[in-house]
Amino acid sequence: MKKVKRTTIYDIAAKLGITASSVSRALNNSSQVNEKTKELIMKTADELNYKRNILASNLRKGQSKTIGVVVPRINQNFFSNVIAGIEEMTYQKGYNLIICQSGENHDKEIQCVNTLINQHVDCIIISVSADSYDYQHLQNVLDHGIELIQFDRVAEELETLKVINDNVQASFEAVSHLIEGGYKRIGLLEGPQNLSIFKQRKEGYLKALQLYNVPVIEELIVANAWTKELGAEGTRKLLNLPQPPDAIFASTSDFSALGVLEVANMMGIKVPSELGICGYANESFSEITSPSITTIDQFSVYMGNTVANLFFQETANTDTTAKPKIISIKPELIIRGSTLRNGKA
Amino acid sequence: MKKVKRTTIYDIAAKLGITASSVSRALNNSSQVNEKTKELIMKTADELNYKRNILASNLRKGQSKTIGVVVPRINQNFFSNVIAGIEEMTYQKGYNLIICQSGENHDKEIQCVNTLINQHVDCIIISVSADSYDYQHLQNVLDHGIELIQFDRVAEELETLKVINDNVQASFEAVSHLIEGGYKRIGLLEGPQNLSIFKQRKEGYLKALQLYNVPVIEELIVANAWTKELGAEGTRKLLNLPQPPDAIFASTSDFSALGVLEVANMMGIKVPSELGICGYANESFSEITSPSITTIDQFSVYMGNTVANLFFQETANTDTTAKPKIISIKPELIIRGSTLRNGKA
DNA sequence: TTTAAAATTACAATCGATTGCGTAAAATAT
DNA sequence: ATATTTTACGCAATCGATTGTAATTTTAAA
Repeated sequence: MKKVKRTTIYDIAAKLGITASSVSRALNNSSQVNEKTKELIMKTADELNYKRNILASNLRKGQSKTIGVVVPRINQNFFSNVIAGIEEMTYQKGYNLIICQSGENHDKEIQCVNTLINQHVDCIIISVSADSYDYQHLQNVLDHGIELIQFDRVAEELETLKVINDNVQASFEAVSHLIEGGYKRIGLLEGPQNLSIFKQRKEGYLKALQLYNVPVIEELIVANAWTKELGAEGTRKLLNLPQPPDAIFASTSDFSALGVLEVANMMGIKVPSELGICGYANESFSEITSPSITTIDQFSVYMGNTVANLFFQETANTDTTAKPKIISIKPELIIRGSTLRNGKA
Repeated sequence: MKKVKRTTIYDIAAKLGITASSVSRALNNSSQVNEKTKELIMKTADELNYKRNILASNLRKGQSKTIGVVVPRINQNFFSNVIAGIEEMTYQKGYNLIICQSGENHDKEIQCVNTLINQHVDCIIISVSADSYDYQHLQNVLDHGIELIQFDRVAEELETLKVINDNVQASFEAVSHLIEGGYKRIGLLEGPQNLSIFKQRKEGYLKALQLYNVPVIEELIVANAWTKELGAEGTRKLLNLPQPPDAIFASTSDFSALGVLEVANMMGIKVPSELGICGYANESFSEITSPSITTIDQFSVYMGNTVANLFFQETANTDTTAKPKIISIKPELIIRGSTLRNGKA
């Protein structure tokens, strides 16, 4: 591709025998320039196919009008939805989005964040990777005066803006639903407990058991079962216990719930009559398995909207004394076939 | 967020009593600067937490090291996979990705493209929206000397780099598979014919019928059935015909195939014995419906890799006489339960 | 018509990094 | 010790847009 000399405000100015500053002002619709010349400038800009060089503009203005997003995986339903939601809002405001994926890897996450700092983005939106153990790189973002917003998977100890799901409440409702449905021995597939979201989901599980006076049975809790395969493995272990569970809450994701379902099918265990299953995240497939899987919808696109709006509010807000906001979105329990036995809810 | 004055090469220079130019050269590892001072500069840069201002750098160098991507929807499996694939490659090379979604809307697509031109991106990667009718905006990209790569949904008349699927071949294989399985009246759910991908899929369908001497029956071809709902609607129409089809090729997507499956279930028509179903795109859910849906895998992540690599090759390539490359990826037919009757393939 | 006020436009510095060119200092050769 | 080549660094222009201030023109008031 040959490089084309692109027209600048100087080209326009030269053509009209005026100064670049007037051109700049005209293009920014300043009141300091005469209507007629303004029109003239606009017309010639158009004729010369002028496009403002954002690099120069932003350099001068000391901003980038760019927001960086770091997620574990772009092509994961939840995250791609959140990103879509962010994009909707930022696009309207003329902001650009730089997307990075950390691949659930701490080092790559650090790299991504540093790249974004280099880019002088105005804000970094991040959902930390599963194996992140320290948060020096995030502190570094703040030290550079860059707005930092965490969503979903957040480092709680860091005082930043956060948009989270009320995982405790959602899990509580899910497990309550199971108990009310008559399930008595409820297994839990839990995720890496260094991620607060998984800790919270466990908390909700325990809370529900406690409220209904259901004893907590340690052997029904399987650690680190957060993929379909690990979920299946954990399920096999659970169902082979002398006293197997009669329901499993796959708190990590619908993928692990799917693993549960497949193992149950393979072992000839009927869902939901002999085993209730509840997943998390309302992945599109959860609706079309048979039976369909009860799950929790996180309103992911809306979450993206919220994150973006939070940034815009914050930049508009000059009050620096305000504490960092935390917005909690209440997820919704979607009750489906996998937990509906005897036709009762 | 209070603005922090960020350290520049001048700060480093001042601290060391040297010139900014030396600092710049040192940071770029130029051989023109003494090893010792280079080390010293590096150390101070680190101490002062210096991050290069990419805006300034790129402005000076006349490049942006940024690639723009425009897709109809970010949160659609195929596209998010392609984007993930693009990101993998571009990240390695230190390029940034700006992602936009056109929302299947021609005007928004034009806006997106213009925004990216404004950004002075080095390359625009696009999959055009369904209702795009003219391509002036894409021509405009080329006129600005910006590399343009189209993928999947491409405007054929535009001479640009393209990465496509061999839709004809894939559809041909899918329909051949149906015919060989003994299906005799094969319905087609087709997509908007202004998109070449859908035209090609129809072409493959017709080609297979012709090869096997199966007559083409116009009433078995349903136009514009490219969502789950439209697919369901079309299916209802087809199955209520005096002579209904015994198989349906949902060439638009697995979503419409899912619509077919649901209607069949509702009408008590057995799949695959009474009705064969083939979808397109290998969405994750296609594997877990019952029966699972035969479909076509497009290697979407790989497609993203290919697109990105094509860009890097092209920029490395100084030969301007070469014709724009078109890379065709051969999709793979994934045979599953929905087309396997009597246990025969 | 003169003068003050208001509206336009020009000038020049600035944002931060890069780079061609020039020169001083150091290293090597004579 | 002097001449020549290298090496290392400084100077200053540049990328394109923005903006405070100064200069000029226009308009309105006296």
